Amino acid sequence: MAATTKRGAAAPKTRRDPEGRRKALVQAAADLLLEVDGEELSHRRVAARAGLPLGATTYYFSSLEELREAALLRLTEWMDEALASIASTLSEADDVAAAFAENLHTYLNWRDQVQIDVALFIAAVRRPALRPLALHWFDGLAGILSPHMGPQAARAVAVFCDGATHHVALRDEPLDLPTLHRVIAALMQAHASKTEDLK
Amino acid sequence: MAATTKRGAAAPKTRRDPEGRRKALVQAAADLLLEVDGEELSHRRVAARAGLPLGATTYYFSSLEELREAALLRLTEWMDEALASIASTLSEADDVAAAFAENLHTYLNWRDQVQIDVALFIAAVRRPALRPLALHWFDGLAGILSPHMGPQAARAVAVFCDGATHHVALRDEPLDLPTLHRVIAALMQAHASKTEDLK
Amino acid sequence: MAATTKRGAAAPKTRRDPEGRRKALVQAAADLLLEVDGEELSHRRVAARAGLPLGATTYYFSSLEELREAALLRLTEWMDEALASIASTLSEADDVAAAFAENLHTYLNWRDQVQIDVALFIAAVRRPALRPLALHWFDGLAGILSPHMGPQAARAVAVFCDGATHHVALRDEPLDLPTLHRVIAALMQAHASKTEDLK
Amino acid sequence: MAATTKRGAAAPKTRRDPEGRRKALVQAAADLLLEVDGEELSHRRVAARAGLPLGATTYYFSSLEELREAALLRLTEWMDEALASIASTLSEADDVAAAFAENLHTYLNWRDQVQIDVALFIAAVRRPALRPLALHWFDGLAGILSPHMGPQAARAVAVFCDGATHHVALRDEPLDLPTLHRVIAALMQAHASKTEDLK
DNA sequence: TATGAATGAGTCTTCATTCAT
DNA sequence: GATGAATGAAGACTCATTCAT
Repeated sequence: MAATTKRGAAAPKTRRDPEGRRKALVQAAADLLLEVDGEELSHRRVAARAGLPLGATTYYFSSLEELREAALLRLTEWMDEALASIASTLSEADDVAAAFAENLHTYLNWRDQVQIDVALFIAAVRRPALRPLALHWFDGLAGILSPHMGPQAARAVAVFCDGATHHVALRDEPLDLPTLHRVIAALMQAHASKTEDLK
Repeated sequence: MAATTKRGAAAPKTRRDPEGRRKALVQAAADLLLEVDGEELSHRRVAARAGLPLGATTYYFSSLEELREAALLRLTEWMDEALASIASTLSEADDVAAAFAENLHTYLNWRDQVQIDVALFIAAVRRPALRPLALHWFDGLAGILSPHMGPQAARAVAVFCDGATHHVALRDEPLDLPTLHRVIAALMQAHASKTEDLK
Repeated sequence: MAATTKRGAAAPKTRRDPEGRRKALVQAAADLLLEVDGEELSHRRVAARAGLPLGATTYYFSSLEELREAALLRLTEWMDEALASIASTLSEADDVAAAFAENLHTYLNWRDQVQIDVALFIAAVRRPALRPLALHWFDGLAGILSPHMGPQAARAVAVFCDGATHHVALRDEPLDLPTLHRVIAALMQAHASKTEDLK
Repeated sequence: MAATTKRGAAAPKTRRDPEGRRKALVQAAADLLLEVDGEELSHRRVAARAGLPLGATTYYFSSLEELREAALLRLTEWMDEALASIASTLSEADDVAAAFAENLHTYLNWRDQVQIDVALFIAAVRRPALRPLALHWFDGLAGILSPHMGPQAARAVAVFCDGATHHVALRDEPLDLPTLHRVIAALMQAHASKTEDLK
């Protein structure tokens, strides 16, 4: 997955390759955003990380904010890959709860994924304009789960996933697989039978 | 609750009132931290918000980081009040799931509470030293729930709460009460009967 | 010798002992001046070092400059002790050159003495008003040597001593005793017989 | 010699002349360092002296320390010119002692040269990393004298020169030429015949 | 008499952005 | 099309000094 291939090794940035340079900058900015000791983004830092001249950052992006946005967008693309992978797994699974729990467990142990989620969340909280980007993951996940358990359960599970993700960002040790399985199964079941349950 | 009393209206800042000034600064910093379009904390911003001269910020706090920490600590105190209130509600409740769902629902609709949680989370993600502060809420919540549903369920519910909190921070409209109730009940039940359930 | 007795152990600074406090401040400032990694003097640093409240520094000295001056004066007092000791040694010596060389050699290996000289020099170079203080050592030394070798030789030897002192401040390893002896003897002899020598 | 050409008259500082601006800054810093009533170096002071905006100082030098070092290096270059001049004088002289005394006398009457020496010394005393710079003069001088009088005498003479230099920095009136001559001759002779002398 | 509170000026430094080339 | 030069605003922080108490 892109997020993990030797970051810092900037994209092809030969002169006269506007597209490549643009990408290299976005990549560099995205990498910076994932850095745990997250220094704030700055033109200089991005340029240095991308191995490109300072001027390039303002040449390709009219403001730092625009660059940040592009970087966050890049992050959502990485998440899309993860989502796609989850979707295909689920569609072939007999036991959706078990399959998804497994996926989630893997995901939570993957530092990059967690950092992406966190980076998007942080950026979005303080910048309302970026909220759609951060909700991309949530909506995507709910969308994938929905066919397997209905919209309500999907939403509940997605909320739980967010909680688990942010939890591991602070705790380092994620919830264990059995717990994840149990929770997901319970949430699915609860919504499957909700009419009877709560009457 | 303090967090909601006219923010920006600085505390008593009469000259020669060290205690009051210190508090005013902490208050101002805390307020700033809760601001949705949160600019980063800065001496200047805190001073301006507190209606105090710039020098006061460095006179009372030897570094901005120290001031930030004091502000975050202040935030956790507000959370403690919320936790205490939840604890007392639960201890008197017949139906714990229902009672807690109600509490949670109220909480999620209370913008300040949500912002406090978010502010603590953001601060802690980038500053490992502050993680204990951010986990205060999680651990406190789990601690309160535990007697009523066992540690496992408590943990699962707390994780879900975090998810729901961060979700509303981006979505504005929180999960509805019935959903919350259903989820909590399901999580409690799942862990109550886990031995049979997953065999 | 005062300069070496546990510095930092401030003088008796019980309240209601103005003299003691004044001294403690001067002492602390003098110590600070000798510190190799010479941070600049500041009210706060002096107060901290003396274990006295900040206000005391401005209460007893109307400006930092005045405090600095007092500290430098204190330094010259330490030098006076050294001068007195040298004087008495020389007055009892058969071979003045040998005796003084010995003294000088000891002196150059005594870090504090060297630092005092350097501190006075630095202070005086940039502050003409303080030059008399820095010349105190030079004049004192020349005065002591004069009776033994005449004013001209005394002056030459004193100049050489300054050179040797500043040299060791940068080099750490001072000139060896035989060299010192040879130089001093030569300078004495040269001036003793100057009429014949240079005709 | 550069050091004496109208100081304060900044170098060519036309916009878009990086080389010129860099030089102007170094020059300004060097000038400031030589100022008798030397205030500490500061970005603002250097910029003002160079007639350049504040930002220029940090644009060309990543830290004040780096700027200081560049300025001190500049100073050593001036000293090198003096050293070269001395070397060539000596190599053509019949009477080395007389020739060098003459040189030294001229040097001591040249305020800038003295100030350079002092500035290097002061900088080096508090900043061990800069000691090589300050020793440049001493080692250079000893190196030049060595062929004419042997390493030991050269060292002794160089030490004496340092003393004389620092002496004049505080006294304004330097040692007179005859004295210098006598001292140098004596030092040369003492080391020439040291084996017999000290037996 | 003593002292901690108070603050504005000034310290170094970073940086977004503009612009000449 | 590209980029390094350029700079003023702002960042955190230190501090001499004043002053109320």
